[in-house]
Amino acid sequence: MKVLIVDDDRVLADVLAFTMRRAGFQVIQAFDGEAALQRWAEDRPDLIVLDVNLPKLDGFTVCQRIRERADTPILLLTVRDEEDDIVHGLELGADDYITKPFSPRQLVARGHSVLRRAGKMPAPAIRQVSDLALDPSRREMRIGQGEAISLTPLETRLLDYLMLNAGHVLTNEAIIEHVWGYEGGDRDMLRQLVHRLRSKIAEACRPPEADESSPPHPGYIETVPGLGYGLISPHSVD
Amino acid sequence: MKVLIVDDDRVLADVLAFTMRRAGFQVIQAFDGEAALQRWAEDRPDLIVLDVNLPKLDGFTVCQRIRERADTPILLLTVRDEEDDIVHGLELGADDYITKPFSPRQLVARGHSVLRRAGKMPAPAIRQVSDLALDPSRREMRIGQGEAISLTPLETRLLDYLMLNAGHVLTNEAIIEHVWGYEGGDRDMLRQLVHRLRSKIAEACRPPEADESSPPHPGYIETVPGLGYGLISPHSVD
DNA sequence: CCTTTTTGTCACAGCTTTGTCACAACTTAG
DNA sequence: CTAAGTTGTGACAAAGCTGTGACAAAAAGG
Repeated sequence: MKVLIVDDDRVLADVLAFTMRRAGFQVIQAFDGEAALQRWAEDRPDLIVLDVNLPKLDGFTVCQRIRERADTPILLLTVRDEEDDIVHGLELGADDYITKPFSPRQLVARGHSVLRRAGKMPAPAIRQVSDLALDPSRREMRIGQGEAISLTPLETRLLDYLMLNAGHVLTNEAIIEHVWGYEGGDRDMLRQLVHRLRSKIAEACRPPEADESSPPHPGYIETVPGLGYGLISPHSVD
Repeated sequence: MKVLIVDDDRVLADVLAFTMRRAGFQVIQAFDGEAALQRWAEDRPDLIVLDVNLPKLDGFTVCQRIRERADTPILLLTVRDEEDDIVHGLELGADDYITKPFSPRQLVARGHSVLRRAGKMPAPAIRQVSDLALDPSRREMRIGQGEAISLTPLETRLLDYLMLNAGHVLTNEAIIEHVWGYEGGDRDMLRQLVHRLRSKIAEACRPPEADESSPPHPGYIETVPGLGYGLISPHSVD
């Protein structure tokens, strides 16, 4: 399930992107009206979160252009109290709106709501980071078109957290808190879990006809000594 | 620069965490009042973002407990229009507040503001001095478009301090104090560390196709005999 | 209930970081 | 100019961190 986030405010755009990504959407971003139309045409998102104040082509025009050609659900992003914007946008074909400052829960809920009305039941949340896919509800991981690999509950939590924060290094403390929570965990436990998860990722990378003794694929999970771990992928070197 | 995020709403907590991480903070999370106190005691964060409605121990009590023992800056998270909460929290020692729904920019700005008032200048996410870039959250250094070079904790501290004071000579004593702090350090240790850092900078300067025995590039770290060291760059000689 | 899976704990090997020391080269002071 | 002090460099050992495997206990599943 793809969402296109359009906002020229980079900070807000990234936070919106994270919020949707956390909810299981694949996120595409555009930072101006023209790019938005292009990304929409190329990527065919299932949902659009669209700011009205954009450079190059304003959000209303983008909304109108898209609506003329498709019924892609559109959530407008407006500043609080700009009622004229809301009415105008809804008339142009937007499906709903979100005001800034925004509540993450409300954003996700409204996204789901407009998708439901558009007859698109959101698929179960699948986390995707380049070729790595995780289905938390099934506790399965897959790389590209490879076999699905079952994960244990703790492995699932760890991988989910790493994927959600892909590109960042997460401290050991943060990971332990997230994975073990109230029960508490420690460095040894984390190390063992990381080892197990890495083995499963290596297994997922292994072509079915490969020799058992073939060297494991260069890893997705990166260690920063004395600090923690982060998720990279072989394709994120760009 | 560490921030402790305390909120029992997992969605909001994760979005808050992402926002602060994006701004360059190291993030620690707690989901109830007791865990917050524990994390505070163990991890010594520079800043606390604290929801008032928490299980086990409410945010006001947490705020009060921490304030009795330390001057760690505290940002309260409150629901819009709960003015009583705001006043009560400020009286207990909170430094500022953020209302939900929140604006990411405002959160980061208020965080920076209370840190500044507490005399702690926040580090930028990526420190840049001409073509030299340091990402403290990953402990990586890069020159121009070259390969990222991993640094050790002490190397990171030294380079960060030098970059922060680029163009100035820092005395040996000042550097030792900054890098080793309470544990203390000495001239020998500094000399060895400088040597190591210079080697890594030389490595970062080395074109990938260069001969292993090619002479190291003229350095970025300048020695002032009898005084200390400073950061210059090849491009600052003009 | 029994079997299988998951998780925690421990041990050990390998790797990385840091401190200490020695020595050569350079700089400064008399 | 010489002697003393400072700085750069390399080597090595100690300490700490990380990866790995084994096994037992706990949990889950049939």
